[in-house]
Amino acid sequence: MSLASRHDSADDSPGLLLWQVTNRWQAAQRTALKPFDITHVQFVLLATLTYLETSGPVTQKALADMAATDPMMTSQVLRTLESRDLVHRPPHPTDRRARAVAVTDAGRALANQAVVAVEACDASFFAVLGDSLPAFTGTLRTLRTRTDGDRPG
Amino acid sequence: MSLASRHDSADDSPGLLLWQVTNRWQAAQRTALKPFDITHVQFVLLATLTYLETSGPVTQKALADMAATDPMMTSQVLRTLESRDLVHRPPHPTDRRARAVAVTDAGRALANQAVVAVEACDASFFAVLGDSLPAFTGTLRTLRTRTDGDRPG
DNA sequence: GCGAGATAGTAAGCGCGCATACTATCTCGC
DNA sequence: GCGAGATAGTATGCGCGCTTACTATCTCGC
Repeated sequence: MSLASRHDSADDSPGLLLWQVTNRWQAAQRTALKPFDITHVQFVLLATLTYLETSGPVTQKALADMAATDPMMTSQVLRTLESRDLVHRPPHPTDRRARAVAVTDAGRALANQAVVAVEACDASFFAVLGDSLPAFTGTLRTLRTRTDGDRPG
Repeated sequence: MSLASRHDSADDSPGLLLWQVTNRWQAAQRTALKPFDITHVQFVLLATLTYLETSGPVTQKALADMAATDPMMTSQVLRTLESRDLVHRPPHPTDRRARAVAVTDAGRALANQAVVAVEACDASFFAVLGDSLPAFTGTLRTLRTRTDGDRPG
């Protein structure tokens, strides 16, 4: 069985489609966030942190777990955000290994503005699905849950 | 409206789900392709090229269009594949700007082995969807088609 | 206490994905 | 021919996503 039989126009498998659609979604997010000069990941961490920090000190690991991002990448992105004074990372009050990440006033303001653009972008991107959006979201949730076993629990 | 209202467990929007599921799919692909020591993108280009080259000389641009990959990235990945003797890139016979990319025997052999692992990986990843896989694929295709306007046509 | 293992974070490096800028060549109007 | 614009490809740089290796600190059994 050769490779050729798999292709009609280089876009058959659900995995390839998933990849291509996600690339386009990220491009849309990039466009929407351009006025704020932050990336999609930077926005997600900023927004998640804004939500999390209402209930006490947040470590980088806790933030990475909540946002489902890689801890190493999270560390790097937070340092980038810190260099722009959107977050600060003082020592954690009780764990000297950790840092208590917190969003600054500027970071909170930027996040609250950016979230409007991001939600509009998302709504526009998925508008074509209409009533089938909930089913699509449910399917994605199933896929994410099903493959949770890969993660360190 | 604050950011906090958007979150139940940092995973509400379809876009975020899409992103997370794609990351997990890529991780699965990475694992499946590890024995062959190539990445997902390298495999896709190799497989697409294997399919395309049966009908004449293939430029890097044509390959990038077919695989829906970025031309700059495609150029870089092809040079990586060339350094491993999986493809070669002689001058194009009629267009002196271009190269006639072709897969080597080693590249073709590797692709034909890897495609089995990739297909098994895909089948396993999406197995949980059962009968709803066609609907999911159709939805993805809709999203990709709907956002085609962003691309240079 | 105290030593072994677990955990939070950093450092360095690789490949993808994209943006900008550039060279070389092709194409088309004249 | 020949000059203007389009096109194929490369170079450079940045941020994501992950891997491996490392330090500092915490936790738990003894």
